Amino acid sequence: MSEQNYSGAITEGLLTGGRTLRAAFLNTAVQTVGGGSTLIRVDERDAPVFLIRRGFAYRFCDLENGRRAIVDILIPGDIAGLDHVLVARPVSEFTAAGQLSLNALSASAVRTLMQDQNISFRILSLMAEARWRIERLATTVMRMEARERIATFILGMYQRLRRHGLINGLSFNLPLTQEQIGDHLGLTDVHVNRTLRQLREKQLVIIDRQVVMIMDFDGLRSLLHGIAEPAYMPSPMMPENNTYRADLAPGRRGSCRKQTMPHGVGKASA
Amino acid sequence: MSEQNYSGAITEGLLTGGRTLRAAFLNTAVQTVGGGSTLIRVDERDAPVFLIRRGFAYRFCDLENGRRAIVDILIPGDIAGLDHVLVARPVSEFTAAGQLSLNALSASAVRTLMQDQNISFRILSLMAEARWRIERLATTVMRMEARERIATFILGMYQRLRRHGLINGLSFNLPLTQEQIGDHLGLTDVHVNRTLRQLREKQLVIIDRQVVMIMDFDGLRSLLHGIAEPAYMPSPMMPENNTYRADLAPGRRGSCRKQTMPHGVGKASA
DNA sequence: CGGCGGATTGAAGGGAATCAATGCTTGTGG
DNA sequence: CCACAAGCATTGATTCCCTTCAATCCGCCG
Repeated sequence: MSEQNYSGAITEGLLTGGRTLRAAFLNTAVQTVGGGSTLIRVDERDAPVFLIRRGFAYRFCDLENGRRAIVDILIPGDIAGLDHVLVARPVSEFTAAGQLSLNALSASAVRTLMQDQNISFRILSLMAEARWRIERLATTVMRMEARERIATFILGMYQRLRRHGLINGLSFNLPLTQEQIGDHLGLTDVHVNRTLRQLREKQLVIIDRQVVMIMDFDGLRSLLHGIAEPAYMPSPMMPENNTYRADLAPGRRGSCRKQTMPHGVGKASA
Repeated sequence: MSEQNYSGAITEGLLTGGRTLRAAFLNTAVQTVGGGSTLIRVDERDAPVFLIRRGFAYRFCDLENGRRAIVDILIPGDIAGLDHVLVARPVSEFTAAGQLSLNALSASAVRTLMQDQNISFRILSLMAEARWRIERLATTVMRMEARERIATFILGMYQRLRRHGLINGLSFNLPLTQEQIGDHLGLTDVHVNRTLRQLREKQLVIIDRQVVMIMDFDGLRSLLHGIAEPAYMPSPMMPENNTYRADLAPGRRGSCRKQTMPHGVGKASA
């Protein structure tokens, strides 16, 4: 997390630019959309830019063979749609995964803000970070197996949520179905399910009904083959007081789904 | 290729910024490095930014399990290392695929240039384009089979080289080994070889000793499942007079490698 | 000529997809 | 209040694409 990983000369500028950019977003009215809503369509002209305040969204690309690839997942504090600040036509769609709160700015408003060089730097660094994310995803999908892909995904999401100040412990909400996880990792929903069972039986991580519980952090990390999280600058896009948290909602109703445990553990303890 | 795909208000600025940026690079001495040279190391501090003038380079990520993923391929006119204009520590390495000519600028020099907002826009658009490339790669690797991945790769490279004004016909040099192609597409070199044979037997494309010959453009395109090339702005990073071409070198020495043709065709015509 | 990197091909094995059926939860309407 | 439907999760059986392992071949170079 050391800021040494940013060019020292502009660390301060990046922070300042981030704060100014956030202020511009917070100056707009908060919108709320329901799960499954499409935020940005591919053929939309002059699509706006969004700051996610609460909830998750994802960007995907549909193929003509009926398959889908989720190429990026956005969490609170992320900005969606920076591509078409310059490119008029969005290259892929955005969809809300669950309910979403957000602030919107027009692309031209963002371009105007970029007259402030600190904001320009900040936006470029956000693009670089998003690019790094998708490069890591491509690497894992290209060269790792299902178990390792899921471990990389879970730990990456964990670290990202932490960096945004959204969680403290080892559990968090992940409002994605197994099918969406598969679309993000290049797997079928069936195989995601089987692999999650493996990880559960190995006591590495439990994902039950969109709740992730990391049981063995180091065990998961050992599946990553050295794929590291670069120490990016803490996101300044979230308010200092962590109003919007992704921690486990208190008093989650309903009991745990019946699930296979390592040889007889579940039965023995019952 | 319509500029309608860029926000009209800044089309001119993007072109101007590109020209200014190119001029700054061309103002430096041309360097030449041999094939296999490492341009940027991961732990290098203040790595420079390169404009590729001649030859190909690629960026890769090595995993601890011995596997490698090539996440981007750079062609003449591309700029390598824009990430660490802001992030001090590069996130992956650059290597020359074959001999390479290039101009270098320090990261701080590029930051200074970014005081010109047109250059800022241009660099952001280059980042967006690189991000789009890796997103398309991730999509194909996630959701397409070997034959389709290779078709997407070949056509994408073809269109990119054309956009840079480096080729006119349907043949071009591709200075990558089959192993490198596999590392880029998430396949083994063995399977790349087999798949290339398939494509050759179907008369779609012939790749022999780093020379690509597209035999059936539409046939290849039908393998893409709708993955399209967004109409990005023509690269202004190459001189108007196409000094550096990637067309087939005239008078290529040596005969064609013996290769399997569709059922008996080779033998019949021999 | 021998060595070497890259390309080629065969045989065997494995990981994931596909096909198909069932169970669990939640929300809806009678 | 319960039946019912829809969406999601779970699991088994089978198939297939790709990997792995291994051997050979080709062209190039010292």
